[in-house]
Amino acid sequence: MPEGHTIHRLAADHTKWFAGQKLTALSPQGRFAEGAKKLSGRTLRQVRAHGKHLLYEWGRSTLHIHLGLYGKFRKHKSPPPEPRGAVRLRAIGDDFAFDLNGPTACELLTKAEVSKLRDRLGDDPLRNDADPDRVWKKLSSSRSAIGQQLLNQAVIAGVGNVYRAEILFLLGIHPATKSNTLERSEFDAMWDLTVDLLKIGVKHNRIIIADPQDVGKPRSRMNRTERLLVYKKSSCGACETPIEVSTIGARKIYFCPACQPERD
DNA sequence: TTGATTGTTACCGG
DNA sequence: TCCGGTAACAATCA
Repeated sequence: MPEGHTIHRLAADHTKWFAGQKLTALSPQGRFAEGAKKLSGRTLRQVRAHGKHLLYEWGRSTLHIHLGLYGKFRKHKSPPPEPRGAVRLRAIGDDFAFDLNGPTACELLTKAEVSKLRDRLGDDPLRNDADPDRVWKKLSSSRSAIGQQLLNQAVIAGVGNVYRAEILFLLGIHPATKSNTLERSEFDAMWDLTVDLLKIGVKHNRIIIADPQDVGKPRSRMNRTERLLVYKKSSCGACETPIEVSTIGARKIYFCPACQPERD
């Protein structure tokens, strides 16, 4: 479900709703009981995001949450209703509460563990401390496909399967292109585009690639691909060539063979 | 009921 | 060391 835009939006929202408050933390299903006990009654200072990782600075502890493919927060008004499903963590604030279901990570980290996490993550285009030169160095010294590297969180943190397809389409780059064959100018365009798209995603809490004028008003909130250009599309909006699907990095990649020609 | 999924890690072999 | 492939795990919905 979430790419970097969702995570940064969550960090901002949770900071807004809960920072400065002493929260009641519970683990209704008992799977995070000990950690929740430690957090309960402590003040949440701030929630930060790095790539797809959330770091809750909570009292003197840092709570690390990664939603994985299925993780979900549900927001409630305080007091919250009965928990739905396997709630791993429930936090109750003055006005709002949240439930967390299905994360791949929900754990308290020491300072050392937090910096270890930081060290294994690449630069995050949404963070002020991001350094595109470091990303360029990694890309230009790797022979693996750019479609693979865009999903590699150790290289660039926050891009997921939808953004990688859309970014490569907008730049006209075939996903199998070896990343060390890219020109620096192509990388610069890729970085700038990624920053722009992710920022739009944070603002609207949704991945938006296509210009609204080209697509018209959204017909239904259910149609998730309406603002996309290639991801899960059957034909290219620019040239009508059938969109191809292959697998790179164990995930499906969608691309237009005409607009994104293979290189030598 | 089945299959797919906006993710990640560990492990193995070349 | 680098790189690709595979399995495992999570929860929800069409």
